[in-house]
Amino acid sequence: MDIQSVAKLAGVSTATISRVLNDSPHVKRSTYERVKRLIAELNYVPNTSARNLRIGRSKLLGLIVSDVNNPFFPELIDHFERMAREQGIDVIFSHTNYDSDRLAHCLQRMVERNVDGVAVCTSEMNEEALAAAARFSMPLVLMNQAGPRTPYTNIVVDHDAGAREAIDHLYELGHRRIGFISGPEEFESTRDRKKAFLAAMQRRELEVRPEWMAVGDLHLEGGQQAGARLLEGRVRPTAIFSSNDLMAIGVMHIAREKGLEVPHDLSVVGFDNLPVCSMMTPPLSSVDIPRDRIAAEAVQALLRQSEEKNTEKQKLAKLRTRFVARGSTAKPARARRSS
Amino acid sequence: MDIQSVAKLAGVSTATISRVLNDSPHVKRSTYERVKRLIAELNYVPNTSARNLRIGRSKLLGLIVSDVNNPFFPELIDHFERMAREQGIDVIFSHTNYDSDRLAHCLQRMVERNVDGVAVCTSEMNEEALAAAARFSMPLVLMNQAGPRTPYTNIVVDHDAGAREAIDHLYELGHRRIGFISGPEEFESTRDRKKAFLAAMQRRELEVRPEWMAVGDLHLEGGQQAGARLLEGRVRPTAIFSSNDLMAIGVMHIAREKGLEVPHDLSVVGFDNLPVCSMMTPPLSSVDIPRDRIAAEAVQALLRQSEEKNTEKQKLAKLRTRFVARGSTAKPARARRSS
DNA sequence: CTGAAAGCGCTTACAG
DNA sequence: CTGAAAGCGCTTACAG
Repeated sequence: MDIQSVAKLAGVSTATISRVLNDSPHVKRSTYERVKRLIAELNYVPNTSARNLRIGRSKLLGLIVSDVNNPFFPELIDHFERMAREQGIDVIFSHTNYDSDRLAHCLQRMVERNVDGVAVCTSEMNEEALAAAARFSMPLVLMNQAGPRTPYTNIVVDHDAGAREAIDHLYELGHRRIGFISGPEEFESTRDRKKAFLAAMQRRELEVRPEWMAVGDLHLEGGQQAGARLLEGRVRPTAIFSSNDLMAIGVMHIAREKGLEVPHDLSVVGFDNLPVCSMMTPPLSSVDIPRDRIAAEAVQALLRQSEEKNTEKQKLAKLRTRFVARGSTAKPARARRSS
Repeated sequence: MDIQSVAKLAGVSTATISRVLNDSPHVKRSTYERVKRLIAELNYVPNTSARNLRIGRSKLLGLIVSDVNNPFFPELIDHFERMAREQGIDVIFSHTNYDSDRLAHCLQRMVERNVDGVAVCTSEMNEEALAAAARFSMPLVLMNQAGPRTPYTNIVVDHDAGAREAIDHLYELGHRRIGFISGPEEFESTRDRKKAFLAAMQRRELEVRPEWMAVGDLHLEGGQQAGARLLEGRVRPTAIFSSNDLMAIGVMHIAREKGLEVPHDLSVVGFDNLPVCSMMTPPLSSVDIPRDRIAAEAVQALLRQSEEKNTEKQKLAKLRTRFVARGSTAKPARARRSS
């Protein structure tokens, strides 16, 4: 069933069918309704490839992330797809598995599909591949990833407010010895979170001891190792703030191993506010990253660029984080046992 | 840059360019290489819409799930996309948010996109929408969802082996009083898991008391409530087997609230083996559902149907589950405290 | 308000 | 091994 057959059966030209399909205002009311009914009766579905070939757009947005299994992403994907759908746009989804060659591949295929834009949220980067895609004047948006110097539109998160709220929360509970686990220095977001932590500590005039600072690999194991290091000192922190949830969970594991009870012997705070936070026993307090806003801004920016045929970098406001208190933080009641 | 321009620059016809693009064997070696080089130089990327319009296929597979945020799905999506990519196929992803009207919508859009097939993994169903899609002779595969009576190809999981291994594991640890939390009776998979549990219990000649059985909503909260009920009896179970991980986690929460330590006061076993299992403290023992195999079979079945233009139901072997022991199960050491 | 016709960028049967 | 040409199913500027 194609537009030809419908036209023949309706006794009009394909142009009219097309106009009805696209809700053009220049169709007589009665014709419109008659055709509409016929289309429904015939179960006719227009061919998107033909349509896209003709109009030169695909009504398709690409979304590339490092890893669906990383629990940071599903919510992002969810909201991205939801936003796109509301605009009648489908989403082609792909992941790189942290391989920058695969990022190049993914981008290439997005170009072939003639997508109206691509949002990228990966920890690995491939400037060359991005540049290649940009050369096809494909709208491109990065999400919370690259440094501020990137030539592409970038959705950035301001980590300050959340970290400040977290430190204030711990401070008010009575914590003075607060440890911190950061991620690898090469990530912009890692540096940013560390800066946010330091600023919040300074604001409260809290001491930042080198032996209360550690670096982890952003995974659970790294959190275990870093946590072990922080807890082996003579004077140990009564609370540990981790720059992501996975490592905070690692800290909970190592605490349990060492016979420390969270939160009474040790308070733990994460960063990201993954869904898993509320599943932990006790539930993990964490700094929320507004993944819904990130997705919304990305879709909007992409569509704007695509409609205005303007793939220049857009300057967007930073998104704010916010602290969510749960069961993993409490007064440092049995802190005395800790030295 | 289109195939015309490339042809002109190469001094050949578009047919030859097309043949090179598609690695046709009927091109002289030297021509092939010259054109290949030129294509690379020009950064020419063929237009997929035009290609698909011509060949009548889209090289696109649809994937519809209920909810990306449900941690069961990411791994499935991951493997599905990986398998498809290996065949040079992209994946359009969509989710229904447990709304069967949205399932209809999603399927409709897949038809419009002219996808080569759709895999559906949702708890809600919409027979009418599936039938409508099937009428367009669109290959359709259900994943681990509908009953055996469905007219569509269905990837089914056999829950027996995993449940048997789990019960055997508990039995060998010394557990005799084993409680069970099932999901809502209307789900095929729920009934199947319960049957697997009962068979495994009977095999070991273990007593199944009504007060050790409960029904939950498959979410964490339902697990808490069901767990609370199982633990309030005079003679309480020393181990609880939940028919999904989320409810098992709920049991861990309620145990903690009641001052019971997992695993010493209560062993807990889940079903699904979500990534979150290994994050819990203690890590949750669980029955693994082979999500990678489900995805692989789905992609294969879809491509087979699509190539053979045969959208008839395929009879596939059931996939096997397997028990994974972790820290949430141990000897019922302090079981005496429990009566 | 409607139609005839061109054309989007490919692929492929046919002919040579 | 290669090319001329038809055609996939739409949309749209143009003419009426």
